Amino acid sequence: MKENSYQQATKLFHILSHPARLHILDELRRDEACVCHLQAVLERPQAYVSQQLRVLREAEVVADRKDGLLVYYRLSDPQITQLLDDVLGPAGERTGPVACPCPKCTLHDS
Amino acid sequence: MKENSYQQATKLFHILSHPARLHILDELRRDEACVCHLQAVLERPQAYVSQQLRVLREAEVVADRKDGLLVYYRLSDPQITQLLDDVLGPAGERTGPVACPCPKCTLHDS
DNA sequence: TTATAATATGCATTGTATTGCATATAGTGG
DNA sequence: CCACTATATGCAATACAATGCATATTATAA
Repeated sequence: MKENSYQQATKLFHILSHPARLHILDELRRDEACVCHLQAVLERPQAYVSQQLRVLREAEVVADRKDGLLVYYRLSDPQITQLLDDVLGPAGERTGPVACPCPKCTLHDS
Repeated sequence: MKENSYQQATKLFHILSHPARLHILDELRRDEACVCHLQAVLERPQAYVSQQLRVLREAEVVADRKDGLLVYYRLSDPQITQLLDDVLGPAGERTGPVACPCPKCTLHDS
């Protein structure tokens, strides 16, 4: 039934209709990133970022990978990339260093 | 500023995160349609359909054209078509006749 | 095993969208 | 001008999501 695909699409769009979540996804579109990185980029409390990540994770819009204490998030589906490209244009370059202590960021920022 | 484009995209996604509105847009993707047609397809009260159309209209996702008593709606931007294609797949064919009194429908259904 | 850093979860409050329904407006024909 | 049809609007009740904050969990190292 078609009603069902409307329901599904509705859920997806709902997940995307949130500025902080879009910001996160826009970051992840460039490269996977740990929570501390996203926290630095969004300039929001850690708990807030984690909550948004949970929403994204439960909707299977992002996937996560644990490495020691850090958790790296990435986009889980090319469809999401497509949608982001449609509304935000192609992904830009990463701009400037980020105050994030994780090895990945530290490497880039040196 | 990028925050701004997140805000914009958020608004658009919010408009799309609604099953009845998606159903309407899916119909319009095939062809423009009058309110009575959408009313018949959605099987919802006229006032309900009009309310959703208002949301879509105010967001400039659809445009309208008046012809006598009837008002025909259509998608106003190819970007919307693109997004619908991304999540719903390509537009299907119109299925079967619809109990709608407007000339356009009456013609098709004969 | 304790201290600490990174991340996750639970919950209460507030804000905002959805829906139903009554009613208003705008064309058309007599 | 009046009745009728198609469409639009206003408003109140309800439901739902967003946010902030306190606290829990997990991993690491000393």
